Amino acid sequence: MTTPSNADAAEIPPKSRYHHGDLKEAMVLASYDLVRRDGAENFKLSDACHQAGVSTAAPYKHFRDRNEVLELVIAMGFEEMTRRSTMAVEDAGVGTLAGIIAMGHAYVRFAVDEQRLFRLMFGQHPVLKQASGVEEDGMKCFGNVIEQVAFYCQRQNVQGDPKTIAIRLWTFVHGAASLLIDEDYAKVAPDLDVEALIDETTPSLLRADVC
Amino acid sequence: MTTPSNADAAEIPPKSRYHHGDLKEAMVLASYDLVRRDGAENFKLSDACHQAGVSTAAPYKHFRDRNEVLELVIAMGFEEMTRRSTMAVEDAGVGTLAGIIAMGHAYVRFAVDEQRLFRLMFGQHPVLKQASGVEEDGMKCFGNVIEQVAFYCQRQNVQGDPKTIAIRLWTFVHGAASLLIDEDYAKVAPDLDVEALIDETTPSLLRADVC
DNA sequence: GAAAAAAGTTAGTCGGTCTAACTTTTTAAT
DNA sequence: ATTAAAAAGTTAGACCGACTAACTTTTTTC
Repeated sequence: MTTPSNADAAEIPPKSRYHHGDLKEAMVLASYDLVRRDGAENFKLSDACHQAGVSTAAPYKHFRDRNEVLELVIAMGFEEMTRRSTMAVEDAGVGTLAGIIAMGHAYVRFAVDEQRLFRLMFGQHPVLKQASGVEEDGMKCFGNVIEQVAFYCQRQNVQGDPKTIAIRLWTFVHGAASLLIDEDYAKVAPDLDVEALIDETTPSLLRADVC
Repeated sequence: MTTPSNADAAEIPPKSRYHHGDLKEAMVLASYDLVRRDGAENFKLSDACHQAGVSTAAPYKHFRDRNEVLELVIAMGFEEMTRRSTMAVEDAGVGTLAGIIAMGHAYVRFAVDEQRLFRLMFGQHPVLKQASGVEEDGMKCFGNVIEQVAFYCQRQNVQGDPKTIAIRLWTFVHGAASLLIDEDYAKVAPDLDVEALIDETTPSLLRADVC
């Protein structure tokens, strides 16, 4: 029998293994799906254990606690968001107004498609926010937005600090996404078209100085 | 002994009363303070019971469950927010740009001062959002914003639907408040002046059509 | 003034995280 | 190759907090 490294763990029938092979990875993946489905507030570590086929005590060999698992779920969420955002702007045109707007749409669409995950990523839990991985991935995600705004400013000859403009855009789009998924718009303007709202508002937010 | 109605419950020494007098009110007030201090996620119904001086089973004579208590806390939060918002705009001038901006500042300041409460009010819990009282108070709060924008439009001769404009403003200010208290700005622009951000951006959001 | 309703109590269940003590497998050293 | 140590599982159970059941005391109603 060859040394069963992590790589070929999958080749060995599961029941024959006392050790899982890569429980850490398996736990994070299972937890990611569970959070997407049920939200962090309803997420039970024990469910993820069950899904990974181990006892509820097993993960404590790999994680400090439930929160550490959630931190890694957040990091995965940011990676996915960055991926989607990049794709959107590249499809619509780097350095164009349409590209910037497409990023805004992608942000809102991600929030809607992945409500539960989005709430965890940007939400309350103060403990989770300081985690090293989370901070990095969040920054990478926003760095992408700044970069794209910088391209736009160059190409369209807009003067003004790209970072400042990016923050304005982010603020608006994040507000829209939050109010939409938390159903705060619903009671006040049930038929609001958020995509149109972004289309209409983005141009005025892109001007460096207020016109 | 006169019939001890709720009104004079306070006159009777606490220890002599088997019945609390107005436990419902007492529970909500205690819970409001606890949520403000610790956040909804750390709020223990049993703490509120202790503070009200009753057993942990007592509240179930008045509330369906923990969530029903939180719903009433949310309603109180919206009342306070509306009060602050109204004061701010009246101080700065009804129908003026300064008045509108003051409302924005008040929104952010409320979010900062009452972070935990704010997160509960606008946050995730899907169960809480449908509660009748919550919906009403939230609507009253936003209704106030629309009204003020309408005054502004009249006085300044801006054409355009006040509700649409109010939604734009709300979206931006809510985004700013959320990103600020959730410390999402912190890692990206630690020295951001949110009041200035609102001052600069509000005028362009107030224009009916994009300039 | 007795019966019913309202509003407390104590005791205990249940679900979920996390810990302790132990077992099995894998790795590393001689 | 053996064996000691490390890594990664296991079971059992402590703990905590929401909630329930059954009972008691007070208040209201007729």
